[in-house]
Parts: sequence; C-alpha cells; structure tokens
Amino acid sequence: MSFEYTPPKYAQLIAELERRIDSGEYPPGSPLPSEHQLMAEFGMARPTVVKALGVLRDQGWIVTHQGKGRFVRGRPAIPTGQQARAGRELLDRKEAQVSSRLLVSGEVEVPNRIAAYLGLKPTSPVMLRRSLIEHDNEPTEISSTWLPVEVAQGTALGEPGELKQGIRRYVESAAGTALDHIIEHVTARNPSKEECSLLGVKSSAALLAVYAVACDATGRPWVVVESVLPGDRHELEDAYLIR
Amino acid sequence: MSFEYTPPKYAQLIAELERRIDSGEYPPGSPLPSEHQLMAEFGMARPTVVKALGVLRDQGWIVTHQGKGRFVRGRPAIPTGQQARAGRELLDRKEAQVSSRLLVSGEVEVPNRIAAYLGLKPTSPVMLRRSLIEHDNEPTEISSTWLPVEVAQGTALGEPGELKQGIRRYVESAAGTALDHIIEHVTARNPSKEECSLLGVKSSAALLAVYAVACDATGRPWVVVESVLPGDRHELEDAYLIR
DNA sequence: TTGGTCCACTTGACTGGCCAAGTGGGCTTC
DNA sequence: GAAGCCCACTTGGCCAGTCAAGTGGACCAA
Repeated sequence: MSFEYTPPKYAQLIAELERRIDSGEYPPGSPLPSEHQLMAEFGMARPTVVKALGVLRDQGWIVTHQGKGRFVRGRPAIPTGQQARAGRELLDRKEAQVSSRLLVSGEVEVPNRIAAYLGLKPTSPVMLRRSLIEHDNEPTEISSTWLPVEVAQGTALGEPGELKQGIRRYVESAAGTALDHIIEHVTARNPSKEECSLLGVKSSAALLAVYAVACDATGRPWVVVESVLPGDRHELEDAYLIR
Repeated sequence: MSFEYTPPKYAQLIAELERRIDSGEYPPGSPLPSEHQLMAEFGMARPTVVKALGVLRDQGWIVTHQGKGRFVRGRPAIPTGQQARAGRELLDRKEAQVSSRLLVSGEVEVPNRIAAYLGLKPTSPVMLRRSLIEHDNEPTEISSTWLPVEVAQGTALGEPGELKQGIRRYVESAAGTALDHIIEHVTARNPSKEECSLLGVKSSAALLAVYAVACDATGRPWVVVESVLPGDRHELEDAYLIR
C-alpha cells in the first residue's frame, strides 16, 4: 500500500510549462507547442492538455489565438493571484508579528464614516481597538479596528491583552460565518491633533487612510479596519494584468 | 445562411445559474443541483456542466466540496473580475469623455519619481502631457502622462490637439507591443503651488496621488500616468474576495 | 503578377464513457 | 444499543473521439 501523493497530470503539465517559460526555454512572444505536440510529448489526452493550458491562460502566462496557437506572455506580474492587498493584510496580521502599542480598547461612539461602512445609526456604540505600530523604533502607522458591540461581546477584541490571532479569526467565530470579501477605501486627509503627536508629523501633513470593510457572503459588513499612514513615508503598491 | 450568434452551451448554463442565484431561487448556503441533475435538466454532457460550474467557482459564485456538492456563496463582490481599477481607467480613458483642459504637452526634464518608474537617468528628457479635469464645472483632478521621448516621437501625444483614443492605443502602436500589466502606486502628499491654484485647495491640503506604471510582458515600463486628486473630495474604492 | 481556391494546421466546443476519492446514511452484526 | 461495514451519491480526473471555426501558406488559373 502506497501513500505517496502524485499531483494530477494536468497540474504536472502546468508546472513543467511554467518552468520552461520561467527558464527562458519558451521566451515571451514565442509559440507554445501545439496541443497535439504536447499530447505526444507528455502522453496525455487532449482535454487534459487543454485544461492545463486553460489554467495557464487564466493565470496570465499565455495568450491564445484560435487558428494560430498559444503564445508566451512572460512571467505574470502577480504570482498566481496571490497579490498582497493592503486590506487583507490588515485583517490577517497578528499583533505579535509587529512592534505595536495598544492605545484604546473599549466602547466609543461610532464616527460617521465607520457608521456608514457598518450600516449603523450615527450614535451607536462600537468597539474600538487602536494600536500604534512602529518600525525601526519610529511610529509609522495607526491601526484601528471597529466592530458593533454585539459582535465584539465574547471575543478578546475588547480586552487589553495582545491578540494571539489575526482579527479575522475573532470576527469569524463571533459572527458564526466566514468573511467573504473586502471593500477597500483609500483617501488622503490631514491628521488630527492626536495623530500629529502619535505619528510625529505636522498638522499640515498629508496622511494616507485605508479603510477595509470585511463582509460575509451576503454583503453584510462585520468589521472595519482602518490604517493611517504618513504619506511621505508610505506608499501602497499593487500590480495587476490589463487583460 | 444564418448569421445568428448562439453562445456556447456552457456559457448558457453559467448565465442561467447566475440568474437563479441572483434572483434568490438558489439562496446563499443552499446546495446547487448535482452534476447529474443539471445534465438531465439542460441536456448536456457532464464535462460541459463541470466546465460551467468551474467558471462559477473561479468567479466566486459557489464553493465545492468533494463528496458533498456545490453550494451557493452569494453574489460575488466583484462582477466577473471586471473591477474598475484606477490605473486601467486612466490608461483607457478618452479625452472626449471628460471635460478637460490641456495644460502642458511637450518635453520636460524627468522628475525623480517618474525617472525611477521608467528606469531613466535623472536628467533625461521626457514627454509630458498634463490636463486639468473638471466635474460639474469644478476642477477635480490633474492627470499627467509621462513617457520617454523616443516612444513619444511619431505619436500624437506631444501635439496640442485632443486625443481621439485612450493613451494605451498610442503607446502600444509606438511601442510595437501590447501593454501587459500595470503597477500602481498610491501615496498622499501636499500640493505644489501650481496644484493649489489649479485645484483651488490650500497649501496644507492632503492630495491623493495615483501613479500607474504600464509595462509590457517583459516587465519593461513604457508610460506612467499620474492622477492627483484632492483627498477631501475623492476616494478610491476597490473590492476583492478574501479566498 | 495577381487573385482566388484549397488544404493543412491550429484552437473551441461537445459527447459519452471510465475509474478514483470523499461523504453520509442505513444496515448488519455483535 | 453501539460499533462497524456497505452502498448510494457526490465531485475530481482522465480518455478517445467528433465537429466547428479561424489562420495562413501552397497552389493554380487568369
């Protein structure tokens, strides 16, 4: 009895073709072997070859022209859809991973913007957990987590202790459902007095504010994570295919 | 002879299942009909049904559990991967579509940031095309296009006339290759004196600056499009699945 | 030389079938 | 009654083949 894992044939073909493109054996712009040639070389049926090539096309490795063939597009800008979006990183970041100092953890009256994102009335109470994050002993970011008090009850998010997991875990267990998607808002604004002293910037400085609204599959928002960064020290980067 | 277009069977199944999910006939969390049931209902072979369901899974409509079935995930946050990224919109926007006033079109010495993005030496000449864009008779955005003079020669990008197509068309014909991907940088900063008067903001205001670097498949940058927006009037929004 | 036809080659769509693997309920057996 | 086996049902992977549609070069005829 053998317990070895052998990946599916089509996955092996994907890996081999990716390797050849990456190594320069199939340079950008060059045609790939035709379906029949790949069938012969790898001993697969045509649907199997086509399935592998379809994945490579969806991932941006190749383009296809009916009647002509498939052509190498070059190394995808984003390694297989795994781009590090700012909002997702905020949700899954663990407090132990960064040098941070907890500023607030408790109930406050909800600010207008957060109320709009969470679909709450203007004076509702919300749980706020706010930390100052430092890099190289310099304050570089204020991270705030906002969620309705009903959701926060029973979680450790209102406690002063350090969180052992990312925010997403806590919210998903309290919500009883998986978080499905993020709606990200990016804007620029001037700092408040508190932000001036915390970040050590002038009151006329430009701050980059990122709001990540995490929703379940029905579109209901559960939590908002805010990240405030000095604009002169930070830059958001994102890469994607034009298609 | 008939010239009617009939979409492929699998695409018809995709459309029908999307409709049923959207209408609430298949509510979130509920199981989809099994492959055999769909085969019987729509008169398709199994691979055809599976192909349609695979697309729905990739687009985030459903999740699958081997041995159990496929389950509705809810309406995807992003309609079919067609999210409007800021950078792509800048590249394909046509000047006739927006109310704009051309400020600059000609050669200038390259700024440091643009030189870094384009991989040029600090004092190289570059072509700059800059417009002030208005909405509701109010200036709301300064859009600048930067590209190496060698690329700009022979295109209409240096001419004062209105561009008939999006920037991407001009650059692709001059480059002789297709633009493949965009690397987007977002940052916040204070306005220059010129930007103050053009946008009608104070010198302490916070501006949102978006830089879209368009590259070909080999990763070579061809053009940088910069968009400067007052932070208090604009907000970038983006939605994506958590996975 | 020019124009058009034909054909080989490519990918796209689809069928009908096979076996493997995961899940869960019912049945048998102890 | 409880543990374990069996089986029906599900999706995952794969094969052999058919027909349609797009591309481009070879070839032929005017």
